[in-house]
Amino acid sequence: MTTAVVQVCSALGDETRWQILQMLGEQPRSASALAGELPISRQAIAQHVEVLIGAGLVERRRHGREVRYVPVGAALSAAVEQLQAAAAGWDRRLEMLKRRAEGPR
Amino acid sequence: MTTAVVQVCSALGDETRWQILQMLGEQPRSASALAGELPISRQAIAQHVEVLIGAGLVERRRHGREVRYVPVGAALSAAVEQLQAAAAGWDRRLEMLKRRAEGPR
DNA sequence: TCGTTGTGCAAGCAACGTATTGCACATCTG
DNA sequence: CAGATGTGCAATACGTTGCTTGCACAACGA
Repeated sequence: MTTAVVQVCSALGDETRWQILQMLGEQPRSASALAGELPISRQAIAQHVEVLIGAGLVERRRHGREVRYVPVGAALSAAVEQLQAAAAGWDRRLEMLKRRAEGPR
Repeated sequence: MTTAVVQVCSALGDETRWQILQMLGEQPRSASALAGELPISRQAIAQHVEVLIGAGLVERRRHGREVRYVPVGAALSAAVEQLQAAAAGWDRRLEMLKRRAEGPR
C-alpha cells in the first residue's frame, strides 16, 4: 500500500493533471468538455481524471448522460497537513543538530 | 518549463524518495549511508536524491570526502502554500456555484 | 604507500505511465 | 425513429523512470 501523501503527490506531479484539476476548480465539467479545451484526447483525460479520483482529489457526478468531475478539498488538505508536519519535524530536528554543532566551539 | 508545485509533487510522488527525505530529516547522511539502510543500490539512491535536489527539497554538503544530504524546508513550504491557495480558491468558487444552484428552488 | 571507503559517470534493461485509436453502448433531441 | 453526443472498455505504441552493473578516480587511514 502506498502512503496517502505519496499518492496525492504522485497524482499532482503531472503537468496535465495539475492543469485539469485547476480547470475543474474553476468550473466542474465533463471529460468531453475538457477534451475540447486541451490538446489531448478525451480518453487520455479520462485516465488522468481516474488517477485524480484514485487519490481522492476529484469526485464524479452524473448529470443525465454526462459525468461532471468536481475537485474535493479534503484529500488535498490532509496531504498538505502531513507535509507540513513532516517539514516542521525536520526543522526542529535540524535546528537541534545545528545548535549542537555550533555549541562546542 | 514545469511549474514548481508540479516539480515538487513529482519528486515527492515516489515511495522511495519520500522515505529518503524522511530519513534525511531524521539525520542528514550520505548516499552510501542510505544505501546501507535501504534495499536498493547506492546509485539508485543517488538518482533519487538528484531528483529531490532538482526540486529544491534537498541540499548537498561536502564533509571531507563524503557528501551529506540535508532537507530544505523552503521549497516544500512554498509548494504547500500554493496548494493551499489553489484549494482555497476552489472551495470559494464551488461554494458560490453551489449556492447559485440551490437558491432558485 | 597501499588498501579501504566514498563518489561520479555511463550503458543497459525491465516496468510503468502517457497518449492514441477503434469500437460498442447509452442517452438526449429533432 | 434516427442522428448526434457523451461515455466505457480494450489493445497498442512509445517515451520515461527506476534500478542495476561496471569501471574509474579521489581521499582518508594504517
